[in-house]
Amino acid sequence: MEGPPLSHSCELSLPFCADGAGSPTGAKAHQVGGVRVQLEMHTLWQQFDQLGTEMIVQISGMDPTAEYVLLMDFLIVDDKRYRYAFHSSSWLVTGRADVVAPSRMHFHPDSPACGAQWMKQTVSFDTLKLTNNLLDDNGHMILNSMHRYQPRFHVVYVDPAPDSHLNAYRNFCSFSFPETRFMAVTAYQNHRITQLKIASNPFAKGFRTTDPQNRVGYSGP
Amino acid sequence: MEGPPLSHSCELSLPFCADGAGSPTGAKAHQVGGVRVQLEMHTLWQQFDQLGTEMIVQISGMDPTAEYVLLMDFLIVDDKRYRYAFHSSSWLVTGRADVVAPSRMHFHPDSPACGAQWMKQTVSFDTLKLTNNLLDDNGHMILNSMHRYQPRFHVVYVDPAPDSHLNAYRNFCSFSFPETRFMAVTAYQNHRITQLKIASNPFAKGFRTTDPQNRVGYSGP
DNA sequence: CTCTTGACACCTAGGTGCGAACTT
DNA sequence: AAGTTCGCACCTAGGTGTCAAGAG
Repeated sequence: MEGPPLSHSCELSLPFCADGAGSPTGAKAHQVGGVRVQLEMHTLWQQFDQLGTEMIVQISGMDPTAEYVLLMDFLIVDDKRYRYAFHSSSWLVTGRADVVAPSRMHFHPDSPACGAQWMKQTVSFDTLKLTNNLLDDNGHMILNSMHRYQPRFHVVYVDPAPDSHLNAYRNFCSFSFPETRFMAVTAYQNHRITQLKIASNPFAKGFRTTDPQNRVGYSGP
Repeated sequence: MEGPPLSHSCELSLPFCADGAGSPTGAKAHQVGGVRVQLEMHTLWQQFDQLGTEMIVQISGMDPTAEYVLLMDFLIVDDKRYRYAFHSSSWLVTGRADVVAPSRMHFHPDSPACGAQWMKQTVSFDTLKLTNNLLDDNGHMILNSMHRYQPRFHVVYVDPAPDSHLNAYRNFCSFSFPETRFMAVTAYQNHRITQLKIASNPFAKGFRTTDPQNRVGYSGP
């Protein structure tokens, strides 16, 4: 019982988090050394993580004074393919991962933009969509169903220097939140994930029954 | 029968229109001398104008390479107050305009942003809302009902020069489209305006009857 | 009388999981 | 059996004019 059905949207938000400390090699604020990112809806993420899987991302925190590109990609967590055993309510390894091309990069549609622009409001990645169609031509992220993924977020400083390639190693910064790992599925497997989705997503209100609270924190068999 | 009910939204779109000619005093592309703006949905605007009134704006065209602020305001067209005579289907002057404070300026929420940012996609002013409430504290444009208005669009170059005030006179540019003038109302007066709205706005499909085409070009009494 | 307000039905647009039908 | 697809009912969110009721 993992994740959301493919073709789901992800959201990232990146309000500014002033933090100049930790900037390496005396880099200015408009580089990425001081950039901090933090996960939003942390408690909800933990609830999903405890059930063994998840789906949507929400982040916050950042630095800038110059131009940045924001992007996301998805890394496969291990070289395994899974299936769900309903009788034991657990995921089992069924073999090696299917082979696929490396993840596409999803540029935030406002990229590139200056730090002030990113900081002006919560940045949302709600245009990012997932698919299991290897031939997808809509620019969606292509994932393999029944494989486990880790979403990753990148901040890239657009260096105007003529020899910017010399600084490439320090002009970007990546963030991964372990609790956002999820199993890609085309239909929910874990009934508890389904219930937590229904309880926490307003668009699924139609499927709510009485006392949804009891089901949200549910930890029994 | 004029315009939309107050508290309606307006839209402006400003794709880039490359045009360096006409730039005065040898100004660079990042000033406003070469900025051009053109009205979108021109035919529809004309249809409304021929019926004597209107409502929503759609524009396109622009210049830039540096930072700009985009804004809108509303000018009262004349010093008159109107009322609609149903028997003659026409607007009559009923006296002098009511007094009010000058129009608020509505900054496009993405302002300030660089030209490339504005050009990246169609710029929309769909957050601009109208009201007749003089005490409005939602930042809406305050208009007097039964008065006639001309929407106006401004492009302001954010001059980084220390003596930028010396260039103020040439750092902005304003655009008005006569066919976008409208009568502010709290309820439609002119039945033909109502019908044209219903025929051309998808959100009003619920009020459409058979052959709406016949009513759109309607020019009888 | 002239004008304004607010509840309302009806749309657009699109995010949910459901469950039957389908493929392998 | 295991996994995938697609139409569906049900939501959120908010843009339309209508109409009855109200204010001045």
